[in-house]
Amino acid sequence: MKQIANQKDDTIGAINRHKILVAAEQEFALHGFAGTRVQHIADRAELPKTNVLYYFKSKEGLYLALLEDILSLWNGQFDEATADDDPAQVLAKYISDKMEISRTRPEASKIFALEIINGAPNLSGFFKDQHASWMKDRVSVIQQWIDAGKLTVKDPYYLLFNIWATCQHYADFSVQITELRGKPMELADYKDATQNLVELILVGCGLKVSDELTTHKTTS
Amino acid sequence: MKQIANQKDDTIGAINRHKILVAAEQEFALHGFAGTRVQHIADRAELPKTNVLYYFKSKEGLYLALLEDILSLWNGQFDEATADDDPAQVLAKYISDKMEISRTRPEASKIFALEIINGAPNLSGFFKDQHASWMKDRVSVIQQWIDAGKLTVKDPYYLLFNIWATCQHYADFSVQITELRGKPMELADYKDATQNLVELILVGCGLKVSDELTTHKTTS
DNA sequence: CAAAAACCTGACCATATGGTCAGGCTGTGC
DNA sequence: GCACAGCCTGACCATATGGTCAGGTTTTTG
Repeated sequence: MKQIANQKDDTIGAINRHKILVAAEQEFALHGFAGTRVQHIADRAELPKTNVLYYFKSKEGLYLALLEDILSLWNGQFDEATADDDPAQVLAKYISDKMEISRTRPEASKIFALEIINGAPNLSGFFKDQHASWMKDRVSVIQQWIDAGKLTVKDPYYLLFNIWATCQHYADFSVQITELRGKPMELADYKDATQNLVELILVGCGLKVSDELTTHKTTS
Repeated sequence: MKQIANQKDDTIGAINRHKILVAAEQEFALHGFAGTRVQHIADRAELPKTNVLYYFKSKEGLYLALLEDILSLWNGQFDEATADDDPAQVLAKYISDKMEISRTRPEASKIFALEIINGAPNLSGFFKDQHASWMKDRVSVIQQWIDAGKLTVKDPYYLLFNIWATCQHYADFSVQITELRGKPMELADYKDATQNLVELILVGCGLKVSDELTTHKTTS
């Protein structure tokens, strides 16, 4: 079962808040902030509109609460790697983690994408700072790998951008992908896509691909 | 100067239509369809709102006209390549063409992205069919390269998805990229990014990268 | 130069939508 | 069993916004 907020307790309030967030994620992903109707969120959550406004003071309040939830997804990956670690292992893991998010939380990815495309009007300075600082650290690690001759790629920034781009594409552009493939991406397809992508990136960086790297947890 | 519609003549109508389309592209890219105000488009085009509605029957009509313009950008690239061509050459050209679009027409890319993320509610069946048929052809060519052992990559679909993803990312996520780099992407940065990307993809596909491939027209 | 066509726009309107509020319900601790 | 806090909601409203329209001006055309 999907789990958006940390469902601390089972009070009626917590349950309803959770139902609303789940519904809101669908609606916002599909229609953007401006295009989303509070009424539709309420319908999807099977609650009266007024009740939605009772828990979240306003449409914007609800959106911000949801966004915060989503941003927390971006944490906890690739964070602890150091220059001593094996780049092939670390990058393969990072890519498959990102692909796993695209598979299991496509709406979250879409909402984040919409937010960025529209100029990130709701991303707090705090998040931006935190993100920038994370980036600086990761770039530094990758740069050390490059300096050590472990990667043939030239610029850490572009490498990270390219990884994000490819992984998120499977969530954000799922409609186009389904249309062109003629069928939606199943679990097995994601496994293939991930393996293909890991190989493309690693080989493209001048790394060796060992078999174990392409095997990863894909539990739902 | 930017050129959206084929500015056939210089009648006042054509000029105004053009001004409106340029303004609309900015607004729709920044706020999405639902979030865009006709009044804002008018302000940006320095025309009264009523005048905008005079040329385009409705907000939706304007949006559809703009979308058609944008879709035409997607044509004419990589189209005529055959299995006999050199994959390295063809792919390098395709990637740098796509990057060039991201650099020069970022708003167009964003509007397309918004459209797809939201489930492509306005893309005509005609466009989808045309796109699917283009895809089928291109996949077939790439598959022949794979069968001939020219590419080590396994699946043509994923290769194309990955190329699109990376190229479009530079337009769609420009805000994030600027934020993290601390400065916007200049022409020279695009040149670097393109070269990095071409190498990553080609090497990742098991192709050789010759110097001439990484040199491309970047005229504004 | 006249008539037709294209262009222009201020005043106005119908409607959708986010949000308020007053009053009622429910369940839990004491 | 009552007080109190959290929960609930139908009725209502202010406002923003896409769009209309009638009447005007300018440009083109024969």
